[in-house]
Amino acid sequence: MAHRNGKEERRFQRPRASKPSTLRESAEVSRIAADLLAWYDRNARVLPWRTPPGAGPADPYRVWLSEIMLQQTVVATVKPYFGRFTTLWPDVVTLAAAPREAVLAEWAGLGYYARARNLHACAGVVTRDHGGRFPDTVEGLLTLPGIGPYTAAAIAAIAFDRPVAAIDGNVERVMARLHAIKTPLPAAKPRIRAVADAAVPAERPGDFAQALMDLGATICAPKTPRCAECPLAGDCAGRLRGLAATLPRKTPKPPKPARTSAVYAHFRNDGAILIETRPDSGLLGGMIGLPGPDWTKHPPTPETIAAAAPGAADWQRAETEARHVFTHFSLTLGVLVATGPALQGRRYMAFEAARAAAPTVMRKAMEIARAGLRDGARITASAGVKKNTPPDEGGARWGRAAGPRQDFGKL
DNA sequence: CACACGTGGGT
DNA sequence: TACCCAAGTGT
Repeated sequence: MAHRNGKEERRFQRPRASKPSTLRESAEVSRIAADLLAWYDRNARVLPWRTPPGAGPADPYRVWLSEIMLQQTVVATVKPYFGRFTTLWPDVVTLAAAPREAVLAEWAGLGYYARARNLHACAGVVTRDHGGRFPDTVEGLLTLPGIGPYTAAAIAAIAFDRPVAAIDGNVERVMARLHAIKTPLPAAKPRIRAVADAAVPAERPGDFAQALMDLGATICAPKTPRCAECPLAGDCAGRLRGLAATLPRKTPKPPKPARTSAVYAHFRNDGAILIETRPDSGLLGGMIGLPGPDWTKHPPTPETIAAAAPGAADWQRAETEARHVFTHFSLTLGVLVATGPALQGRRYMAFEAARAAAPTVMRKAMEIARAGLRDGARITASAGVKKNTPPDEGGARWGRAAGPRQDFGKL
């Protein structure tokens, strides 16, 4: 068993013995790089956007797509999305030609939706301005939307074999431990940059970049590093000083505020649900959602809620609220439900299609609305919407906590 | 530099 | 349960 996290990762077979030993003898290559590449030859994870160790660069389109999806997102979450995207759009030209809303709908659930907007924009630029080929330098890649310093370096190294350091959270952690850097992040970034740059080998820089990430993901883990299995343990100052698990140090994060609001779920008689497209910028930009008042610190008043109604109907308040935690705040949404003929000037979408295309918080609200509908607008919890649910905060509630459910019957 | 920007899984 | 965290970018 290679890992204790329960998921046995598959490995590329066929270790390559000659390359690492050759590298080890080269004065150009650090012992760190040589040891790490030797480890990678035996332990590289098999991923759909990768080539086996030593096999050379992978398809730049697939490298780019995977790197965008992997921003702040774990491999297991990305895999099914990557599969669907590459089936639908096998190359950058195809992706550029796709309707933006189709791309956003396919991205739904992955989070950080600016990535999807930039992805589509980037595909357009590469197709129209670069003949459908990605720039092969860091500087060139950096000009593209959604590609920052990390991603530019990662694509340059992995897809074009450029000897550059791709510094992400994994690399920061590995370097902080390797060199026992006790300065907290982000202040330590310049020093980490320096040691990471110095570690990049002239040969197999793409494999080196991926090896560092695999090491960070499987061995040099954030909480409990498995130093006993680490190919760099002998050179790790953090381990030698008993500091590995405590590095890198970070400045503490401020607490998350709570916000509260409501959403309207109107079901047309055929079961379709009323949706709207959110403004293109900001939270959940460009994604579909349910209408409702702004999300505020204090619960909206009945008047504010009424003013945000998409139309007149017998609105019933579902008993369950939709709860969701974003990066910088937690949210509680009351769900108002009604059924009837189409409301004037509003857009409807088949329920299943709407749920599929909606961001997670809106999926939760839709599920609750449908469950309420099924049980006559007074139901309890709906199954399958438990994830990412914040604690029951003592205050900041409206409706029952403020009194009877009076004002929501007829709006 | 600080903050906005999602989500799901691990501990 | 509550908090941490993950292959960051844009402003």
